[in-house]
Amino acid sequence: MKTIRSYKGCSCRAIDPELVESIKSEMPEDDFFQDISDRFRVLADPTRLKIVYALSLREMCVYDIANMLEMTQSAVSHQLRTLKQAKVVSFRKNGKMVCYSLVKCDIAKLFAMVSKQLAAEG
Amino acid sequence: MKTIRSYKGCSCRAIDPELVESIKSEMPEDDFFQDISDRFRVLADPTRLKIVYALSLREMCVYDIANMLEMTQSAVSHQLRTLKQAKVVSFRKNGKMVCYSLVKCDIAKLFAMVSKQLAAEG
DNA sequence: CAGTTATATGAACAGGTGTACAAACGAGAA
DNA sequence: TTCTCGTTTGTACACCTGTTCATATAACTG
Repeated sequence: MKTIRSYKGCSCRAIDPELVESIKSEMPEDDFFQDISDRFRVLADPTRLKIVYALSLREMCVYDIANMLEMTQSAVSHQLRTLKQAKVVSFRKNGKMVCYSLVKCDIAKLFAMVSKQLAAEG
Repeated sequence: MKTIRSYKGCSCRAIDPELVESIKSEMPEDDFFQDISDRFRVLADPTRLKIVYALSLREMCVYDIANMLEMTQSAVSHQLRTLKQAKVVSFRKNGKMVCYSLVKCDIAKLFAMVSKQLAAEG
């Protein structure tokens, strides 16, 4: 991300094709934006955020989480699958149970960052 | 976000209601998670990320953006509306044109942060 | 005034997402 | 083995989202 440069209006419909091309050439590939948006989407759901928050407090099994959130165990399992695929959580088998914990990654930092922003705004 | 504490299995179906309550009591209100997920959702779309990126380079009008992204002006306008409501972008009227620019806020930092993470992972 | 240009808005549609229900799986217990 | 418990998975459905098309608005031009 570079700094903002001044820009003197636009010719719009009769825009200079070379200018458009120059801007386009500065843009990363589509995959780049897709990957980043995918990463943000993981945290774009209240249920998943609750799970992430709870797991930041303590390791928990699926049924615990379901009870805490007053949700179906199935729904929680589906969301854990999403978080697992995104490598936000990891798990450890313990007999019949599966204990989930938060992978110490920057996603947790993202959460904390936005949460702090929100608090600052009031 | 507190640090992870060890947790010795769960009693699951016969879980101690007081334990569940104690975890619940440590959880913020629903609105908290809703607000944060809303904020992440704004960046959970490739098109909006492209716009944010482009506007970090230079101020642009709607038609410029549409040309650059090879998208309908209407589609771009709809997305700019979303970004405007989220206070990620601001605008300045210039005759018929409306020039959009990036509000210098932490959302741009989030973008940079995730983008950096992604690059580090390769 | 009418006509054009830049943008915004509303409706409709396809595709995606989160949840509940039901069934299946896997590991212990009897 | 059969049973139960914790979890996973498949399906269905309601809801949400992003785009397109068509129309509306707002500002400049002649």
